[in-house]
Amino acid sequence: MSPKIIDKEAKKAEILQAAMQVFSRKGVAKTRMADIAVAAGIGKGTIYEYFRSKEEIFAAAFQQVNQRAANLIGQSLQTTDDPVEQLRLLIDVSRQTFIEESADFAGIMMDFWAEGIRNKDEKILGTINLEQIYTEYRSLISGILNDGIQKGVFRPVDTASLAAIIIAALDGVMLQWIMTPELIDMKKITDVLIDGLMNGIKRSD
Amino acid sequence: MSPKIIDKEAKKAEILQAAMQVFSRKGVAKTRMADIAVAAGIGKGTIYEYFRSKEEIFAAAFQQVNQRAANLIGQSLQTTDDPVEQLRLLIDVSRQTFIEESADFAGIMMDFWAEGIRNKDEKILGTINLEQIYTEYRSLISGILNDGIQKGVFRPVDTASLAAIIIAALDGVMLQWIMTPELIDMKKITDVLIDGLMNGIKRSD
Amino acid sequence: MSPKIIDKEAKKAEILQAAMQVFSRKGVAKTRMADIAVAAGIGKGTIYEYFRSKEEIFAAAFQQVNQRAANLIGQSLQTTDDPVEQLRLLIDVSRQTFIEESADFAGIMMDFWAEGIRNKDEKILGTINLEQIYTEYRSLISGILNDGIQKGVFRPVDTASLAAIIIAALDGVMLQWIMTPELIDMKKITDVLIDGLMNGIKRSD
Amino acid sequence: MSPKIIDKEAKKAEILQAAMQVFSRKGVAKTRMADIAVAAGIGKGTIYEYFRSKEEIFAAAFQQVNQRAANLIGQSLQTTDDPVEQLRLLIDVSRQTFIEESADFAGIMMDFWAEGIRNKDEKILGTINLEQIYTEYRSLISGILNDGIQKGVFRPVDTASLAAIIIAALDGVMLQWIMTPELIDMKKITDVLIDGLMNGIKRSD
DNA sequence: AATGAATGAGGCTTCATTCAT
DNA sequence: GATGAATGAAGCCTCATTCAT
Repeated sequence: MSPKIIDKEAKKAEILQAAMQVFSRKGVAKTRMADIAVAAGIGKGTIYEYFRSKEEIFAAAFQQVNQRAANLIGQSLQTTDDPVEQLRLLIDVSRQTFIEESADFAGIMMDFWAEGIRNKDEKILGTINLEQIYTEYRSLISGILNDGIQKGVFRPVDTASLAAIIIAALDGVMLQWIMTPELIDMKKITDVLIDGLMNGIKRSD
Repeated sequence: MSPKIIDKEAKKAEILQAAMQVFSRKGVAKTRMADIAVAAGIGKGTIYEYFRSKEEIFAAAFQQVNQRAANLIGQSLQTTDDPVEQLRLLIDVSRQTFIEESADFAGIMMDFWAEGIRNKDEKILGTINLEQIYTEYRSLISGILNDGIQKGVFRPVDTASLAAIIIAALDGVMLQWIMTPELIDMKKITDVLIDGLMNGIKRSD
Repeated sequence: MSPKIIDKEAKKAEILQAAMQVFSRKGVAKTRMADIAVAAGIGKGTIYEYFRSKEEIFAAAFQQVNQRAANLIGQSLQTTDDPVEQLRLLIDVSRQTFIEESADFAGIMMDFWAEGIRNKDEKILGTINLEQIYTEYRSLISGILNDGIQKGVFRPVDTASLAAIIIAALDGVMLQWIMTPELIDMKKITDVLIDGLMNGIKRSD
Repeated sequence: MSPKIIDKEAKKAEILQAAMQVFSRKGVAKTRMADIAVAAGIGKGTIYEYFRSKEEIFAAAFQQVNQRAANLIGQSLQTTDDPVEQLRLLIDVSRQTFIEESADFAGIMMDFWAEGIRNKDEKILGTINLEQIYTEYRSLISGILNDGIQKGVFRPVDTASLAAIIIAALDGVMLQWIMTPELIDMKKITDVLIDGLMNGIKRSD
């Protein structure tokens, strides 16, 4: 708790923040350490006082985004027991966290995905392990769905598959929003998603 | 129309094919021209007889994938007038085209997306223009939905938003399948997607 | 035997030659890849077509010098069976090989020694293993000495130690010659060494 | 003469001591200022309160080793007038000083030599001047030899050359001992050196 | 047309040195 | 005086691209 530690951590966070913005704007591959340094308002060499390599910065960014999202989602789900409401919340919080709030570095998600996919085989799972993250995410959602089915509010659907689809839809929406934010009204879309999800699109007649 | 031209085109296609496989496996950024040459079984310099640069190869790959998908989807939709059936077909063909058939280079989609997103601002090559592609794709789907609503088979939903969601779900499913193919049964999932889309998950009581 | 292989090997040798001259003049640590490139009259990147790293160049230089010396010494010893003569030859050939002929890169020996010493613990023995080289060298000399003792031409001395000393003297002479070539008449000194070695300096009275 | 000055000198000596150990272990080129700071148990910046640069530390180390050796040899030679005994002493003291006692930083000699050799041309600092040191060393030994010849205890040999050889043998022995200390019994070897030097190896018949 | 040897711009990273605290 | 965070020059190496064969 010495002031130095606080400073160090704060500065590390600052650099990470700057790096994420540059990553988001230029893509990880085309981001130069010099870009990060400029964005952080420090010297090139200073980065290496806080991160061992460019890759480590990338991993840290990955961790941070996922940690943050997981925390927020986890918290929000504890505010109610109603599966319908939980599903709404999960979708809403995901939207807010991943997308609207994090607008600045949403673009970085592409590189997370790209790298996470490739890392599957080769690299250290510890740092960038999308598989685990998505598995947990799916469990969370299928849990809600199962709960809802048991409570009789949901039809008996294939919860595992539907969980995957819901995540897919969210990721996909984000993807489109990243590409064409001006064409995608996130709030409206997620509302429609929730409505569609609940009621389907076919006339129930 | 001389045989040489045919040869040239054939060889260009071969190189492109090889490039896409390497792109998919290693990612565009980490793919070396040498890798492509080896994969194509030719010399490094020969690539430049057919493509002006690495970027051009990438753009060509992008074009090819999208062209192919658009053609297949367009064709399949002409086989029926039933909006429900068209929606099914669109989802099914997308699954097959983008995913199952193209398993080998599905990974490349990540880079298409990533690059497509970034290109938005910097250099609108006209070659990699995701915005346009997705806009067309959305039009296609919302057309089906509007048609369905008009014909009374669909509830009056926000078709623009729902079109976006359907695309989102498809992209997202592909994303997850790329990440964890062993956990995602594409056929089942798209079936559930279609079912969920049509009927919703809530008990209609 | 294709011309390409010959060219490649020849060019590799050229680069090695250039590198050794620069190593000798500036020391390995202060030698820049750019220096080697200039000395070899090629581009910086071209070096990497033939060597994987600066360290590999250094190892190759090491190998070459030792291989060459070992060959020459081995050959010369086969020209006679007389231990006295063999000892003379060994000293003479060592002088010529290591020193006079190789004047240009004698300075590099310092770095061989320095690196060889340090490598003892840490690194791959395969490339720079002074221990083995000197052990073999000692065996060779003590073999001659033992032979001479058995044949009655040498006093019964501690051959292992004397072998070490002879090598030491040769290395040390080289060391001094490297430092002050103008003060050291190599031929005279090795003659005195041989004479001193044979007869001692004390008056035999 | 204030206590502070004494402290300063003491601390400077401590740092030098630490530096020499690290130099010996890792080699000068690969020694980082940070390594020295850690070894000395001080902050990196503190080193610069006592030395202007890394090079200055190296020069100081060089000076210290040579000064110390020169003093010890000079002292020991004054204990007798017998040239034979003086030669024995010189060899013994050299062995003890340079080698056994200084085991820890014997490795640094390599860098002294290497740097000393290179400095010859480029920058005669006056600090690292091997030429002068060896010239004095040779004078000392040839003086003993001449004295011995004059006194009739040595055969009339080429004293200048033999002096060079003796130094060479000592340096070379040290070199080998640095490389393979477990194979070299320094005491035995220098004894054999003295014996061989005095009596030669040939049977005097 | 095909090749691959050659190239050098440019990237990441290291580390001696400075300087504010 | 002591410190270590900050710095940027400089090094090694990669790789897209060129071009002589």
